[in-house]
Amino acid sequence: MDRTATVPLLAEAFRAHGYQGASLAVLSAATGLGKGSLYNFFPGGKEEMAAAVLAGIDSWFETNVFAPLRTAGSDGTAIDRMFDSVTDYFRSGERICLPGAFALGRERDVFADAVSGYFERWIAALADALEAQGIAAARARASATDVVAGIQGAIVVSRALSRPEAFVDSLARLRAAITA
Amino acid sequence: MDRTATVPLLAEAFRAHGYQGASLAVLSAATGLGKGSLYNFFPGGKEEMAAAVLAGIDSWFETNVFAPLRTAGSDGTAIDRMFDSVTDYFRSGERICLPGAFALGRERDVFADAVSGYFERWIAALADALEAQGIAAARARASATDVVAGIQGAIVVSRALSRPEAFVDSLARLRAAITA
DNA sequence: GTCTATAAAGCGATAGAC
DNA sequence: GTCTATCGCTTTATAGAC
Repeated sequence: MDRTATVPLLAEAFRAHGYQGASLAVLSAATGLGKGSLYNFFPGGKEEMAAAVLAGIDSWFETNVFAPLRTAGSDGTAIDRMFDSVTDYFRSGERICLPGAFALGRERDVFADAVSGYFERWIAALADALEAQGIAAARARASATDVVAGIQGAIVVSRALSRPEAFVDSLARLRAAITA
Repeated sequence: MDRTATVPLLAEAFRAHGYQGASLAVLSAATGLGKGSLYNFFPGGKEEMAAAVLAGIDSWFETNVFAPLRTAGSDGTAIDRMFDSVTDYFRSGERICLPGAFALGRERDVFADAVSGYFERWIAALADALEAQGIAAARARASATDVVAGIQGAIVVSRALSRPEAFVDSLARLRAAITA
């Protein structure tokens, strides 16, 4: 087991337990590694593990979501693919958005650049794709913000109601509204 | 100091630190009461404190938001007042929604009824107000869900970007969209 | 009703054997 | 690179004085 292989396992543990709830005992069980091994990979401890997880999430979104949006054409296929990717990624709202969850707590201040950068680049990339469809810059930015916020809110509400379909339904309406 | 007076102080502590981050030391400092006094009011400890806080939040929304929406007329003033109340309550996105934050973590399962009930009644009340404007039931429910989710997402995004104006701007657009 | 003292358990982190 | 043992601290919760 090398360091990079542990990151997705740590990510699921942080998503399931939250930053504070993911104790070293939990992280140890999630990876199958002793505490000593984890500290060998991450000398900075839990904070370095969470930073690596956020970087991994950012990298995935950069490749699969942000970059395709930035190079989008004038048809809406890039935005359509974003909705498909995101619906998959969040597993119909059962999997939370870690940068979003961190934004609501103290973690926001500790991981400020990672959290703000993730949302800033998501919104900017989606705004680019909307501009490529001929929408004016200011309106594109506003709509992009509303869609990203709508996705985050859909995770919250669908989880609160324990109704994963609510996430899928909300994303379908966001998609219809933005492609109209 | 009596039990009811501690609840708003505990609420701010839970909002600022999260459920797990709000240790008894934090809650003691927030209320100015020793641990012994807190256990005197809340024999069930931290979990009973959080339950009381959620009940207090629910009660405030029931009075100030849900009930007015249910008895709304055919003009949009009740919905307008909801947006005013909510913008104030969340302090332009600097104050988080505790039921929303709980929905993203393990707390959702511990406080399942309080969390789901809060969102269920908010959505149902807003849907009632939309139906009073002549909107069909299914569409009213969908729009109400989108507005409530949009508010939750606006809190997440505005906090992530550390831009409180983003919350106010998002709510203004949600208001314009729903009253159109 | 409020406090201090304390118990028992869990925490993050480190040391050192292998 | 992985482990176990352990340190020092904080946690929740209780006991008991006032």
